[in-house]
Amino acid sequence: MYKVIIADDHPLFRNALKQVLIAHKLDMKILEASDYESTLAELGNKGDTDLLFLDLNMPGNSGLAAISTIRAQFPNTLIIVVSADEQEHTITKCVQLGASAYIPKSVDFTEISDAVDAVLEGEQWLPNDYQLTEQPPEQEAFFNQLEQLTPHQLKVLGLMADGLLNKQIAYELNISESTVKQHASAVLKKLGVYNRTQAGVIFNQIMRLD
Amino acid sequence: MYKVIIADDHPLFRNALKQVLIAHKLDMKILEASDYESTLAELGNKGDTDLLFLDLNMPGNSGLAAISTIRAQFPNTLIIVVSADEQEHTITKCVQLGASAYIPKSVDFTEISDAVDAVLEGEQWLPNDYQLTEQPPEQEAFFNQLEQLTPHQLKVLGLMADGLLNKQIAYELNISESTVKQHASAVLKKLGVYNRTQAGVIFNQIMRLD
DNA sequence: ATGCCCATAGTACGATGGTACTAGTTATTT
DNA sequence: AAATAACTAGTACCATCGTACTATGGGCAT
Repeated sequence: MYKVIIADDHPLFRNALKQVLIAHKLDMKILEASDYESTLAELGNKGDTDLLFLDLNMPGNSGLAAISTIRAQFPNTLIIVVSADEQEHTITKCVQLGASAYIPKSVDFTEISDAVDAVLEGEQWLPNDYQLTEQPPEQEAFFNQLEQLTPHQLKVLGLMADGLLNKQIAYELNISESTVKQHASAVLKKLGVYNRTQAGVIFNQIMRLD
Repeated sequence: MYKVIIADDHPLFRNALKQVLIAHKLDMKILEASDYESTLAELGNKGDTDLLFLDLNMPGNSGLAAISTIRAQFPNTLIIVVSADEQEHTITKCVQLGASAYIPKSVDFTEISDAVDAVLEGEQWLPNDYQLTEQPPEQEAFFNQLEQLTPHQLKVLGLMADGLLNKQIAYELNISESTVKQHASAVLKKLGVYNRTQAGVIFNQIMRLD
């Protein structure tokens, strides 16, 4: 019995996808979420989530960062990115950030079953006509470094990259400024940069949708 | 008698372009540069430069920032961007940063004459099949704010966006740290941001080639 | 000539950043 | 039971940031 979450702000698409999954042979408990916050809440509920269909353009979701955040916080959940965006380098970024599959919204629904099967068997699934874009080596290194960050360090990095002060980050996360500094220092060290400006620039270059 | 500079690191292309210009009816003094530094040096030499053919991928040239820098420092020079990159949003950025024309390297050489004529008459020239991408309004505002910056403020912003300390910027530009701080404060004020991290992120989002 | 903008530089000062250290809690692993 | 890792929080300390103020000189316009 698989626990599956469909996270997409488009009700019609959620329903369509749900029908595809119901028609699929496997037993699934299908849950839905229409924004980023409730997606995280659902992921945190009882029982590991096996499969997450994630729309990149959801309310409250700042682009690709969601993939990293979820991967860090729920390492056992397989992520299938669903998006209207079909630029190759967007797909490449998703994969490198840990997505198991990328389904453009334009694909035929029969293909989605194939994708689910592949992902549940631990494989990757990508559109047929797609070939991986090669990445600049310094970005390659950065993806590895991102995976070294703990969930809280990732959050702090995200807020730093928005230009927030340590004090503001502390308020956002309900922790002390001292704790924020610990996380910030750890982030800079792991990323191999010397200050938060460099960290912010790199983070935004990777996480932004063009 | 027009002063024209061809700035491109590809000697074959420089020659080809030179032939086109020589065949052109107008009298031109044609100079060449193969890297960003010597381009700036040539621009600074005696007499205003009328026309600059600028390759976006030259040694020492950090992408689109060159356009802003040159526009700020030599407002009387018309810029024709020459690039192998043909992504629409790259072209749009170039135009908004003040380029008078954008010539993909793939265009027929006969078209270049047309482009030169149009630009010298104060018009814009763009590839035929190109239509301007609409920009997010916040980027639109940022382009206006960029034009408010003085040449030195622009340089300081560029170095801030690379994560350099004020002290390092001072060393790079051979000015005192106090002066750097004046420029930095002016930049933050003009851009409407509260710290250098925000400035760096915005600057890099605009100036980076994807 | 007067004013205005730009660049320069200095001083001063409070806020913020970043590191180092210690230390307690919780959860997970061995 | 012990070790490890992550999160928390505090203190301390110095570096850096950012602003405000004053001041000088050069270029440019009315």
